[in-house]
Amino acid sequence: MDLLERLRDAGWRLTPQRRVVAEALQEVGGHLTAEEVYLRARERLPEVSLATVYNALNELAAMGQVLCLATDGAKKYDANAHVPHQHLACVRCGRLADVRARGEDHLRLPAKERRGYELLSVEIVFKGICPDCRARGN
Amino acid sequence: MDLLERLRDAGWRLTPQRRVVAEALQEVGGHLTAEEVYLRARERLPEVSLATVYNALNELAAMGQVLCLATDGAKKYDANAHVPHQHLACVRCGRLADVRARGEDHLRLPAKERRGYELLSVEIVFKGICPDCRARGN
DNA sequence: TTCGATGCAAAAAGTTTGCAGCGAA
DNA sequence: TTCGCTGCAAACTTTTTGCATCGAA
Repeated sequence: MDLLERLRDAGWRLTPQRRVVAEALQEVGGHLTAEEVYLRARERLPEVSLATVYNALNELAAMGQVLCLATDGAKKYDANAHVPHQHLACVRCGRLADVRARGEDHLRLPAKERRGYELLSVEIVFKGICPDCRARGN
Repeated sequence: MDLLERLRDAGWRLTPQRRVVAEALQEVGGHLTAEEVYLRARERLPEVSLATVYNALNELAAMGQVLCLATDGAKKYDANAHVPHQHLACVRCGRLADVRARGEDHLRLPAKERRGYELLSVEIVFKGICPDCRARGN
């Protein structure tokens, strides 16, 4: 089931601008900054504005339909929210990759550790140095 | 062993400004934004500048002596880098709490999933709604 | 028809940088 | 004495907001 279908089912008001934002996220599948989403959306609909892209991304993130990752400077948006996965982030250049960890199903926060929070999800980010940064020395 | 000792051992040049930054982080123990560190540092040394606070925080984070958490808008700095722990973040207000999860010692990234990255650490953030935001309705 | 989404531009928020001078080791 | 840290102010990046208008449902 693709992102646009899921959004329609969620009753999200669908405008041409919002459609190209969703399409940009879906077509890449990976992790895009707001700026990157904006550039791709604009290829399809030149009059879309950056503010509208931010509005749409914030709503999608609040709905839980896309993930918002804030590892380094700029936030990145991930359309794969419906497929459980973890991330691998380069501490040098900020590059992100999707991964599947082992043992994540045993990861639990005991009730006494919940501090009254209502739990929604767990985000797991492995940090390291990507092959390119390693090759580039240090 | 406190933060200042660890920094001295690491050969970090210690100036009055850097000292009050480290002291501010240590005295609170929790999670502070750069601005909060700045305000606290300034109570002890009024002429310290925000740029210097950012310089110091960035160096400390790069050294691995403090953790930098970028869950929401502003980055937060955590002096407890030498004690393994996870975080619990409120998706509404951004409040952070330290927690200890169960099963985290079994969490592994299989070699075939490492994509050539050199692994350094794992960051685990539980997301939820804090008691205050729940009380405040929805 | 209605109410929410949009574009634009301006502002806010967060962070980094350049440079001359100062001070920790 | 030296090299790196500092303050200041300005620049930069990222994100949000106000408001009049437009269009999806």
